[in-house]
Amino acid sequence: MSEQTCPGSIERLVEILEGKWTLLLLRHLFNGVTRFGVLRRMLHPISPKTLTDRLRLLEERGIVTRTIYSEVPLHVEYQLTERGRRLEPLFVAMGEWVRSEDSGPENELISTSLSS
Amino acid sequence: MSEQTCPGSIERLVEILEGKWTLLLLRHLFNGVTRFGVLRRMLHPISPKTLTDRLRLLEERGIVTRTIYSEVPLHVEYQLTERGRRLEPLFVAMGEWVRSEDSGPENELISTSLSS
DNA sequence: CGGAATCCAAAGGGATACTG
DNA sequence: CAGTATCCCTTTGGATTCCG
Repeated sequence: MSEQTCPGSIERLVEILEGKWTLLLLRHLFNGVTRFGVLRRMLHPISPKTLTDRLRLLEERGIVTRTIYSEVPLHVEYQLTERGRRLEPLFVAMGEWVRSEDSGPENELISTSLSS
Repeated sequence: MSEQTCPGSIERLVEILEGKWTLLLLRHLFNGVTRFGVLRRMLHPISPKTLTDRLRLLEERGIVTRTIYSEVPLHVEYQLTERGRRLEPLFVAMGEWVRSEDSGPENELISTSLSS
C-alpha cells in the first residue's frame, strides 16, 4: 500500500479503524457493551448488515471475540481481545481531545460539563 | 450520522479522521511535511483529487491551514492548526500500539474462539 | 435474539488530461 | 508546482425480508 518509511506499520491500525461506525462501535465495546442488540440500539440508525460487517472485520483482525450462548433466547457476546484492549490508550486520547474541544481553545474557564 | 447519544461528541472527531488516507496524511503532517507534492509522493498511489479532497476537508474542520506562496515556482504549505496539533497524543498512542504489536504478539496466550 | 441474504443507492476514490 | 475538471468504477453502507 503506502510506503514503508515508517516503523511497524500504521497501515494495519488503519485497516482496523476504518469504516464509518468502527470508532463509535469500539467505544461502546470499551464501555462494556457486549451484545449485538444493545450495540445496535446504541449506534442507532445503523443497519444490521453494517454492524455485522464491522464486527466480523474486527473479529478477523483479532480485536474482538464472538461467543455464542445457545440458550433459548439466543444470545451472543462480543468482547475485546488483549490486542483490542491495547487500543484503549487511543480512545483515552480521543476522549481527551474531545474534552479539550469543549473547554475551548481560548477559553480559560472550567467547563467540566459532559462526560463521555 | 449518528447523533445525540453521547455528549462532547466523539462524532466530530470521527468526521475529522474518516477517509481512506486521513490518518496517514495527518501522520506526515505531524512529521513536518508541508508541501502538496511531497505529501503526494509519500502517500504514493494516492490521486491528486483524493489528496486535495482530504486536505480541503481538514481545512474546513480547522485542522490545517493552507498558505500559498505565489513565487515563481508556485508553492503551497499545509500546516497543522492549534486544534490539529492537539490531536498529537492520538498519534502518539497509535505509534505505541504499533510498537506493542511489533514487540509482543507472542505473549498472547490467546484463545480467540474464532469460528469464521 | 442475532443474524444471513438480497438488492440497491450513493459516496468515495482512482485515472487521466489540462490549467493558473 | 499545485492543483481542477471529468469520467468512471468500486466499495460501503442502508432497507428489507427471512431464517435458525
